[in-house]
Amino acid sequence: MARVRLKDVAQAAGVSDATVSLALSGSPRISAKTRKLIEETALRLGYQPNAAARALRTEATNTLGLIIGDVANPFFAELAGEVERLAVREGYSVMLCDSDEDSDRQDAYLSKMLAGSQVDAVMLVPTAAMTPAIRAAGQDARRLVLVDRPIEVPGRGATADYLRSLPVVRSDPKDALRDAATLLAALGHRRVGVVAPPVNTLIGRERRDAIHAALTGQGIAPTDILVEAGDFRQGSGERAMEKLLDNPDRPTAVIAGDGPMAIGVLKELRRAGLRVPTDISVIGFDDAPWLDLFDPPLTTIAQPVHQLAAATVEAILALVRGTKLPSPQALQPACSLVVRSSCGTAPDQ
Amino acid sequence: MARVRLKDVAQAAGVSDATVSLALSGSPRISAKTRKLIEETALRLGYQPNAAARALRTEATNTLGLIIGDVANPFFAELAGEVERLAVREGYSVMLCDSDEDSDRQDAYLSKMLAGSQVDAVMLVPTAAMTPAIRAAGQDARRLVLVDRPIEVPGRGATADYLRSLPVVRSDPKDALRDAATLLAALGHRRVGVVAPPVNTLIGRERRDAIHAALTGQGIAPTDILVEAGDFRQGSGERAMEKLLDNPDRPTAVIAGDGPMAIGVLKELRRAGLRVPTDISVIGFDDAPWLDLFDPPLTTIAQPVHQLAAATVEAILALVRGTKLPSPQALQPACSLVVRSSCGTAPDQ
DNA sequence: CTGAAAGCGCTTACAG
DNA sequence: CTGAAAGCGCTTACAG
Repeated sequence: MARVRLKDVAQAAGVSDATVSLALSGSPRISAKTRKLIEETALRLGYQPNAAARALRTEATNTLGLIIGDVANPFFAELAGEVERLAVREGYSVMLCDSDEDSDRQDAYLSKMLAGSQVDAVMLVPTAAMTPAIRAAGQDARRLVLVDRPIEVPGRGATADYLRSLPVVRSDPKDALRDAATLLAALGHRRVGVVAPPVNTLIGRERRDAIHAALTGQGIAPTDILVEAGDFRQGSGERAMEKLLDNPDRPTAVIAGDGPMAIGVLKELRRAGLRVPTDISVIGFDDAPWLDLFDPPLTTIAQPVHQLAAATVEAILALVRGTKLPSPQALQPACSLVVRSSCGTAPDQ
Repeated sequence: MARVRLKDVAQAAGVSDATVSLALSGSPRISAKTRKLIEETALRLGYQPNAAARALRTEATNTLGLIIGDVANPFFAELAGEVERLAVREGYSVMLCDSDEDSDRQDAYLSKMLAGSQVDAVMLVPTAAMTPAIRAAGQDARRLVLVDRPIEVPGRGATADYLRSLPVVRSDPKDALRDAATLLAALGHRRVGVVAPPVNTLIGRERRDAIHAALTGQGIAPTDILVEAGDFRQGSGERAMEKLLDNPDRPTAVIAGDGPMAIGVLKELRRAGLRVPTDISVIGFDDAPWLDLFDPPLTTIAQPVHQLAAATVEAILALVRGTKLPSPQALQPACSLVVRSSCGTAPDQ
């Protein structure tokens, strides 16, 4: 059976195409009687508007793009699920892309979706700093919201200004970090390892600075904060932890920069035969329903996934509809420290 | 800056629209020289074809739909990631939807995507049995591949026949289940609990039958196999385990039907104060990088996610391109038992 | 309150 | 080897 088009509905209802279009879009110009007839006919024939035709005509696709770094990371998976759910509630579909933390793949997606008019706007978790496709999006004043990681926009001019004006949605770990540092200090830890996001990214530097501030705020010396950079993936967490352990005066506690790296840290510790928290304390990043089944249950800095998703969708719809952006606070919901059992008293050196 | 259209490229290159279209699609009718000129011009202007216009004209969107039950389930998240990666390699985008295990939501997505020509075909993890939108897809001979869960197609006629002819991609747990039953029997377990998928679904019954067969094959009496149905979610795993524990003669081992339900089982056990595997042995379903960090590391039936994703993409592209479907074996790759430490000797009753 | 007509940006027979 | 023209299925001024 062929697809039923608007024309078929019009014919069956004995009215013109325009009337059907107007009626189905709820225009007040159509009489209640005609509208009812048309709605029933459309339902009976199983009419579903052709998305391509509508998009071509209206220049709006009613679909949003979402580019994340790694779907296998439960944080992104959960975020994507929430974003999708909220977007659908507003009448939008979402096209999900996984950049696999690769700038080139990210750029390919970005230009295909944006310049090719596949979507109305995109929500992007940038892999790193500025890239050609992000710059191009700025040049064409495309709709973009940055999620989870801010980027550094170098230079001046309209493009840079535009890019800098784009909303950035991400969690604020400051309070949670303060709580984490307080916990660690109270437990007697004086030397802390940090498995940080890439140091050549803004987020990497920010995160590192925030951790530094929290730790030094608790009287820990800057020289006693050992930072190893990872790349957001599990393997890098293992390697970073390995390096931290190589240190002659190794840390008695570690803070991981994201979920997969925390897993990597834990795996490396197990491989090295160290017990958590007896030999070393660990604080992870991102929460998950299974973290309390870990041995030991993992203390972690939980991101407010739901609020992040809500702010992201709100921000992108504001861009698309030209309405007001969420407040700066809404764009940056706070993380919280979930205390379980992976932190213990610092072992005597 | 306005979007650059095909017309702009044509004008800049001094040729007609048709020539540009032909050249960029690699038609041999265009001379090498003209093609080169056009390609350079397109690149210089940053031309990206408008997806909607192309879709309207060609009736092909080059995007595929993927409807899963729950992105927060790491198995689906990983599967979605792999599917997307493979699809992109073949020139397709994927639109991801989360039915949240709700038939109505699933149906809304299905008809919007399929009837509305948003995608060329959809990969569907059905929430349950037949639904109106699936039937409609069968009536219109829409392209569909079923993933992870088969459905029962009742009745006769062209629609039913068509639906029954659609490819179904899912893993075969038989061998892994046999290994699991052997392991349990060798450990002295004679009474086994099963937290199964919904019993009113085909997959639920199949899974239960397969477990029965494996267990009885090891000499366990059918009356010693206690089945409690869940709904694929963590909460149902907790409730099912609770019921299993209520049994006066409770099982000494449990097999969970999917990842979230396995988490639920473990949580309920912990709440009940039972130690794994001393008091009770547990076998989960689906693998994840963090399962060996559990207390105790979880023995599980691992699905071949990569092969599943590959078969799914291959099958859907075969449908779209009209080429040959993967072989039945490829559509049903085998699961394997990953032995860790959650199974131990059966406690004396 | 409703209809006829134009046009969104492509692709593809059809001419030449 | 290249161009002029039609048309995919909608929406939206413009008439009436």
